[in-house]
Amino acid sequence: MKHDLLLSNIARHISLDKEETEYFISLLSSRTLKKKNYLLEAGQPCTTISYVNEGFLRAYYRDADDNETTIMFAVADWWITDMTCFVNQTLSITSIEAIEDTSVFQLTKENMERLFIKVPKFERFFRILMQNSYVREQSRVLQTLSLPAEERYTAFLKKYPSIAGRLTQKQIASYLGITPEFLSVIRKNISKGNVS
Amino acid sequence: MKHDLLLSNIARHISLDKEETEYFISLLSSRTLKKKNYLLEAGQPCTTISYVNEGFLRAYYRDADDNETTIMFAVADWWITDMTCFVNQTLSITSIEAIEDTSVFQLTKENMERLFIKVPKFERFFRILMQNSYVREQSRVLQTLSLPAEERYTAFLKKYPSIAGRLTQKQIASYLGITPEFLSVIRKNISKGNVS
DNA sequence: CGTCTATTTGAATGTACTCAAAAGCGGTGG
DNA sequence: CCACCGCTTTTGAGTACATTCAAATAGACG
Repeated sequence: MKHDLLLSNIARHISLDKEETEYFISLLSSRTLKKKNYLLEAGQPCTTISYVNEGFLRAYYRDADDNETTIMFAVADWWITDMTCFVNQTLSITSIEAIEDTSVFQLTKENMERLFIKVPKFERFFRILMQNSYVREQSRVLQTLSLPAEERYTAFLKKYPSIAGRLTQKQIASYLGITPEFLSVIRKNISKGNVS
Repeated sequence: MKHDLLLSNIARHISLDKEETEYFISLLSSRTLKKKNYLLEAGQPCTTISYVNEGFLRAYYRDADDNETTIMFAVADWWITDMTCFVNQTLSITSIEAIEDTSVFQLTKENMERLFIKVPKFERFFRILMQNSYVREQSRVLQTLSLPAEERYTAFLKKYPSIAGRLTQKQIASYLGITPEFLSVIRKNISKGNVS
């Protein structure tokens, strides 16, 4: 019931029997967040990886001048953590906030290792997850380096049409690496150009 | 002998017995490339992932206006492929050229799947490899979006000091997403600032 | 209704690019 | 070994893209 979405996410890559499924679920904890609350704050240790069951999260980095850069968004059926901190067991440099009321299932690093020992198939699952994440980030690097802001914006709208509608322009701008003022100008230019 | 460097790379994450090692090696093929030759050209299918035993490779994307963006460099002990194309079995959009005489060991996608079936430990190995690649790319996205070109350049020198010395400024510029002319200006500014 | 934040607009500025020309450097053939 | 060729690097002028700052407007939420 409660874990249906998560289990179908996993079933896309590996098959679990009843016992494995139950063991996996026993390692999870649930957490709910009201809008504007934090799943993780910069400076804290990041001991878990989270699966979004419902809601909307944003991971961002805030630099010394208070400029925010959005690292990723996560809607339902997405996995999210500060991977750098999760892997290296360091303190987080990013924050993850709920931009809508959200519920997640969390797996700690320790439980993940237990899971790998008891159900090695999960190595495959997370390999595929990491592989897809790598491909996504690499294509984002390429776009960021080779496309001007306007094309990055239209590419973003095209790639994530449903996500874009749930974001403010400020949030989109911080993901594209531009100022909200400039995104406003871009949108004006686009709407001018599109008048037929 | 021949595979020592590769086997020690793998041994950093998983332990193999003699039989597993031999099976793994039996799945590999070798390839050598003279400087300026291509491991992979845009438009070709990318069926293998390569481990650099010796030499220096550069993966890049060339856009419609002939601008090149360097996706990654790979020196000895690094793995490289066009991961997008390797995973999705599509035609490559990137090219990989040897910028020094290079020798690699290659694993095809089919052999990789055989390896996963016969020696599931390799799922773990590649999970860790993908995970590290993801972390690296994500931090590159963050730097690209939040730092000006001069700071990206100094960060690059600091992170990869030995690699930087083997590259032309044009190659570094294409990795940083700036023009060679502008990198030249940046270097002049830095050397002025550093006069004591 | 009032307050707070997001968005728009514009002027001034800064960062990075384009184009062009000159200088430097490395490799190759005679 | 030297001379030449092609490519890289430097330099500069002009331009384009994007930011900063400020102020006005619009929206969202209690």
